[in-house]
Amino acid sequence: MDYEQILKERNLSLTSVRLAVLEALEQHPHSEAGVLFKIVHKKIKTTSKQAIYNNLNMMVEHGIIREIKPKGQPSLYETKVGDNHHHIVCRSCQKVMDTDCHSLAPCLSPKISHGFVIDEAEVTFWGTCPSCQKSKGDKNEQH
Amino acid sequence: MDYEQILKERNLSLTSVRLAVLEALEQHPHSEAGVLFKIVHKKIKTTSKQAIYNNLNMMVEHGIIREIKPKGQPSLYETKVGDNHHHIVCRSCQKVMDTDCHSLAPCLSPKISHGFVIDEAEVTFWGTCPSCQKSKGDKNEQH
DNA sequence: GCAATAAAATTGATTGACTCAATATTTTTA
DNA sequence: TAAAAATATTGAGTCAATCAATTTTATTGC
Repeated sequence: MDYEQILKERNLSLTSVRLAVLEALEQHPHSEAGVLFKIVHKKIKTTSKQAIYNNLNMMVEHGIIREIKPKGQPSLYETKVGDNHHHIVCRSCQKVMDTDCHSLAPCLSPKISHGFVIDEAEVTFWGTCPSCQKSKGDKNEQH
Repeated sequence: MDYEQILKERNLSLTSVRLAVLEALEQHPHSEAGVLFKIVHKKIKTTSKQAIYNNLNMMVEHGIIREIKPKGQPSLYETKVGDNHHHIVCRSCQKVMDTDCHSLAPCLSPKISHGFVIDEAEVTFWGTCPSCQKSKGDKNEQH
């Protein structure tokens, strides 16, 4: 994706750190700030963790990236936005995968809205990923 | 609810702190640990925050209570469990309300499960609550 | 292009939720 | 009611994330 254009469209400064964060995030979706810092740091040796946090927060506010926060993990970020996709998280290894919702409408219309004006449905599916299913099976076989 | 019985059924010790946490949580759903500590502390002056955390974590593991973690807030807890209900969070004031899902099945069957075995669908609706809609309107009128 | 201005990056301190570990106390079991 | 097990208390410590002051970088107007 052309992130330079995306930033320009919103009158946001084009900085090396900002572009490096977006590039890192595109290559490593569902990354936390610390991981992104390490990746960006390889390219830009003078960068700081604070710059990563500032940019992530700012770009979330502008809808350029999305933040998810599964229980027990720090905030994770992704460049995939605007498609109302959801996430599957593994209870064992915390791996996160994207998934489209089977049916969009029900997720956007809660039965009782209590007068709230709803603008987003955030869905997290919890379960066990293939490799953790396998290792669990291995454990049982060891008995 | 008879929490003494719920705890006994699971062979968990009946302690004053534990029962006070459950009572506080029933009266104040979607509370965070710090708030629960304050409530319990009024009744049991010698209690500690650590005891609150230990009990919350332990009871979440045993399925007696449920933990939710909306973005930008610490973990919240509730005694309403086992009914797969969802939550609406206000973007302005962070208020949390319960809601039943309009249609349960789609929420439990993501289109692409990537081989995961899904056991829970956690849904958070984001929006603006009635009173924040109102105060937003007030602001606009002041112009 | 280059100075002036605005925005972002760096640095270091600080917050706040939460955990860890050692000791004391309470609860349960025999 | 004594022994064993579970829980509570205390204080230190961790880690993600934020705040604030200064320096650097990017943008704008000439």
